[in-house]
Amino acid sequence: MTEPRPGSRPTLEAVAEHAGVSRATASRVVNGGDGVRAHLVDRVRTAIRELGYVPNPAARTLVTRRTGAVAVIIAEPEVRIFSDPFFSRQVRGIAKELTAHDTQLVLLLVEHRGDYDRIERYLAGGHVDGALAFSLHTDDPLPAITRRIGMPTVYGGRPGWTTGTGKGEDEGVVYVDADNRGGAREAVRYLLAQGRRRIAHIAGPLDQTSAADRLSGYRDALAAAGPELFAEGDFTPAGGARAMAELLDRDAGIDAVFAGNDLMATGALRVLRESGRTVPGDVALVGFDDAEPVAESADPPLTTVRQDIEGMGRLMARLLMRSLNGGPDGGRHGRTTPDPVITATALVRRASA
Amino acid sequence: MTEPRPGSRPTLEAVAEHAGVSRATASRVVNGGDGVRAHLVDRVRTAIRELGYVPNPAARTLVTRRTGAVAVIIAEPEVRIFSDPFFSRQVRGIAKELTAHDTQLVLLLVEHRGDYDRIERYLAGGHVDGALAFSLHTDDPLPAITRRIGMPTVYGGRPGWTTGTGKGEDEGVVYVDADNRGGAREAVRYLLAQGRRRIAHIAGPLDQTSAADRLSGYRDALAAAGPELFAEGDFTPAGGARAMAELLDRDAGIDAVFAGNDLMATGALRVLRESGRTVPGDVALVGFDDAEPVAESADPPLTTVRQDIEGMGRLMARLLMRSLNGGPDGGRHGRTTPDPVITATALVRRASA
DNA sequence: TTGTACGCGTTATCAT
DNA sequence: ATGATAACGCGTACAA
Repeated sequence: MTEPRPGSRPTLEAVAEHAGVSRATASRVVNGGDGVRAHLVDRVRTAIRELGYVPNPAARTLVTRRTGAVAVIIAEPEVRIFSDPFFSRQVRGIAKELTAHDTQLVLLLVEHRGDYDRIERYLAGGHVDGALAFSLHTDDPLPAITRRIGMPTVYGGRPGWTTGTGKGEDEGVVYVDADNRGGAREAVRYLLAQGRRRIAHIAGPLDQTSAADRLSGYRDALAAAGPELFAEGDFTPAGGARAMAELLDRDAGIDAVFAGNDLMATGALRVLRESGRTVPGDVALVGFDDAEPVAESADPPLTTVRQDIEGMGRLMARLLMRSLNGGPDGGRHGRTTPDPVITATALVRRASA
Repeated sequence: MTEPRPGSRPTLEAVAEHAGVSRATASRVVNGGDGVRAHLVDRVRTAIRELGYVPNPAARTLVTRRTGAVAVIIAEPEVRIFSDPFFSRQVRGIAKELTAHDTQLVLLLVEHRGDYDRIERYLAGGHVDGALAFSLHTDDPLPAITRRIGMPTVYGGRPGWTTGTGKGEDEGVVYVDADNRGGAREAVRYLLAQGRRRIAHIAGPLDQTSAADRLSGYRDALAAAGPELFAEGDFTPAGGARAMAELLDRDAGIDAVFAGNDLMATGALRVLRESGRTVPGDVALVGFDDAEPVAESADPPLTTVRQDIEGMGRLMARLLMRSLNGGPDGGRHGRTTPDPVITATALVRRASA
């Protein structure tokens, strides 16, 4: 048993010598061992074990030009990152999928506008092979950056500058999003089916596509059934409360509310109760997200539109890996850019509507 | 203006040539430019700009043996990661501090016991310079790993195998923790000062030091004032509800509850209300964490013990950077291992007690 | 102050 | 199937 010298780690060279082969052969064994006679493979493998050899990723990256890491870029104001488990779940989905592909996750948090310089330097530096980015606003500088330096990128949530049609500006933009419009439509139709007639909507910040798309779905469903009535919130409980108060002010006869997310729904819930109304007796309430534990532990528990957040994360990572590895044909066409993916939502019936 | 050839990036060599200096000089300028004549510095700087040069981190790592990245290891069961904003906040604090030190954050999520092999390979591979790890349980394999491969590590929360005395087994273990015991003591003393006499405690999982330390604080404060009465929860609303029900079962005369965290407090709140009791009228309730938005948006808003979670994250990162950079003396003693740090807590008075 | 030259550990090309 | 050997891009003794 050769003890590895403390401080300096054994190199491939050392392994080769220990196994009595050339460095080239040792390298081949480390990378799968194709085309190496079986007994040599064994010799090298035991040498690796005995020496405790671990490949040096920097040396490997230097020559292969691949890092085995991708960046996850989160550019969301504090308030949402903290109060919304959305990100944790999506990141978890991403992490699982990346792990399955032996790829590391480098987290890049964007606080200020000026941070984008740092991000650009980092991406341009070749620290990572690709990027995953979340919920971009219309004027976000990130797409220009990733395009300029040619970094394969998959977006979480439809980016603000796209139309959702898949044509024109959208060309080649890869993203994963929930069916916000369809889910909202289903929620409002459900309220209509319950006999509700004055259905208001508390929208999220309309510069976010998720909020805009949910508003669209609300309008789709309401089109024939009555005049629209909505106020803009900010995806927080406080914002939901403000919007709810405003709506009641504008129309005291509201008998149902579709909130753009569960957090705003809880704020609305409080205001409704304070106004003396019962839920769902006087006013039915539906949220969006099925956020843990908010939706279930609300009083009453929220009826809401669930989206498979973790699944969306996995999907984002999978699409990126596919781009990086050149698609299912094994890379014959070089890098592939898959189409956007819209994942299904499902209405979860609880007590609030 | 020389356009950089698409596909292959300019190297330091190219910059040197463009500026009419040697590669060594160009390298010096890239790394601060000490000891290089001013006009040469300028020449190199413009060359860098004109060529769009960005250093290759792999090449740099290969020779310096530093990666400029640290691992953040989170080994917590799903339930808590999702429902508790604790991690997001702490990670955010870490991210801020690391950014200030031009250091990247590699996120390592541990799902299964078997994942530790992967983690060990990763850490041993030299992908990162150091590690930050969270809330280890008593039998966590991570400390053995980091010790075996000599990876500088700072823990978030007192690790389970330490005693908190700083002696013996604790020797050289660096961690950052809130003053859980002191905070709990203050909470219970506050309840006593309010005239409460039958004060129960809903503890977290006692294999976590934060839960155990808060229980100790509860006992400290109660010692003289009455018999102890506690049940173990799991840091979730559902667990808090179960514990509360059990406590009421054991003693219907409870007039105050100190919950081990805010999420359990909300569960307790629900059970108290369902039992016909008012809060804080019949039963006063104090939580722990000052979790956003749970504590503030509870009904009534929770009186709770605040800990500066983001600050703890920053502190963890700072301690690690200090170890890596060899301490304030500039590294003359090689790597330094600072002492553990206990951060202060503060009682936040709201409506529940 | 500046330049020369070597080495970091690996993969890939080309002989053999 | 295996082995020399040339990159990969950079930092840094050491020399000048």
